[in-house]
Amino acid sequence: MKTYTYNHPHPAVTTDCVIFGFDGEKLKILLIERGVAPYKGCWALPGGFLKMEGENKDRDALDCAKRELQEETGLSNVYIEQLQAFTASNRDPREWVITIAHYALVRISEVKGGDDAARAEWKDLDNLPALAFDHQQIVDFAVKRLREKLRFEPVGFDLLDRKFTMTTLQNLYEAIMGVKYDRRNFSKKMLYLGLVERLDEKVTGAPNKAPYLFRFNKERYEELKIKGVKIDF
Amino acid sequence: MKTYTYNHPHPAVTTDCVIFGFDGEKLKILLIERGVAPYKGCWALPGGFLKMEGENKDRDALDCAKRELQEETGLSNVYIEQLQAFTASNRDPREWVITIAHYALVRISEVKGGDDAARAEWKDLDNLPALAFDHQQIVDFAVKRLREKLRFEPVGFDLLDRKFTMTTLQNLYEAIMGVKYDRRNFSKKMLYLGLVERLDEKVTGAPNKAPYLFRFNKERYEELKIKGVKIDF
DNA sequence: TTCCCTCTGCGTTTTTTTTACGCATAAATC
DNA sequence: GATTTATGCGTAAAAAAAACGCAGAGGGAA
Repeated sequence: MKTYTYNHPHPAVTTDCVIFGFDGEKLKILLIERGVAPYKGCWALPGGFLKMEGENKDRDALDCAKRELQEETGLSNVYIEQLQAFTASNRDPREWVITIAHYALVRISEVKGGDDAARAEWKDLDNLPALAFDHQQIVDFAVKRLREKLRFEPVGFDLLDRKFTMTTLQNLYEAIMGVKYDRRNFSKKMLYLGLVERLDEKVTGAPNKAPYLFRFNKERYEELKIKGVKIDF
Repeated sequence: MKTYTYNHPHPAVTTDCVIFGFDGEKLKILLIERGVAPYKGCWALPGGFLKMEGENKDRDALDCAKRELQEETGLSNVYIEQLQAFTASNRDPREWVITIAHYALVRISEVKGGDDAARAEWKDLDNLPALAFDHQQIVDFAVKRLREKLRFEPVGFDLLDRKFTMTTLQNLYEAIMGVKYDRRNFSKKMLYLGLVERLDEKVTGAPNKAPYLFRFNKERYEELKIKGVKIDF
């Protein structure tokens, strides 16, 4: 068996990814049921070791996280960003394993089971099973970061389908921020900022007035981002 | 020579720290002139390898960064936080070296030369020398983070002396955010929020009306932080 | 001393943004 | 056709932000 020798001790390095999705009502994350020790049978974030050699080795941690994400969801062009490293020396019982945590925003509807789909499952964020390692801590951190991000960027771009109702968008905001907004003021602000534009389509089927569909205005969003506007409630 | 052997390749791991200081006018960071290759003679962020063994080995990356900070500034109870990991496989010519970047806020007046002070120097943030490795990128990232932080927390707590004038506080805000505020509105808001309180002391010496001194109200600050108030302009 | 320059402290007014809430209406159910 | 439910559009009050006026202290210069 090939071995690798250094003059100083080196920690192992993995990446993990908190993959957020939204089903129209609740915020969810994609978890994997571990098939091997440690924490066998526990649910865990998708992740794996940094690939430092071989044909398609990783050039950096983001590369590695994207590879894991692709394997698990089949998606390759999604929003993904590094959270931070989790480095406690005892976080893995085997050896000192540093993990570089990331988070991604995906459309649940676009996710197809990955290479080993059988063990991947969307779980409600507000009702997670016990997680392996320090993954609960990572998830908490990711939620905190997502909330901060939402104050400056409409993350709905990446979590919602192209067309959506105003109520769905508001549900998303409320699910992420954990608070309630006034329906009329929410709509007014979204429209006023120009972030969403109304389509001439409506959704029927529900026992109420048929709501319009909306879509994001990417140009307007880029414009606001440069100006540094806060998209805040 | 002792060696360390693994079944998979492991990257080396360091921590680096962007140490911010404020001299009343400009934002500064503490840099070290490198005495050894690579980048010998270049300026670099204080940092070093994760200590994985020995008597006082690090328990995590933060531990390591604090140790470096203490060595360089003599300070041990300062604000320090992880930024994120920088992981490009080619960022160090020697081998794959991941660095976990941190940033710290210190009072320049409290910093005494560290163990190897001769090579440490405060540099104006807006006029940095060429930096080693990807350290310029790390600094840029740290500034970005500091700006975000300032929107929700009065970082002056950690960067200013206990007593300061309103103008000094405003200078700090302007130095960090890179914009100008109206003097009267700035003061009004700070006082209105209750974050600072006026003392009965004034500063004489300058050819103008003697300004009052102020100090932070820590209790009020904690109160606002829990309520999630944005301290924003 | 007196004039002058600078920056401070304490205002006011205007504009913009946020918050609170009223009400008629369309779609489905009974 | 009546009822229920959530939608679309609107207004008024409250709060926050932005713009700006002005007298005054403290030192320097004539």
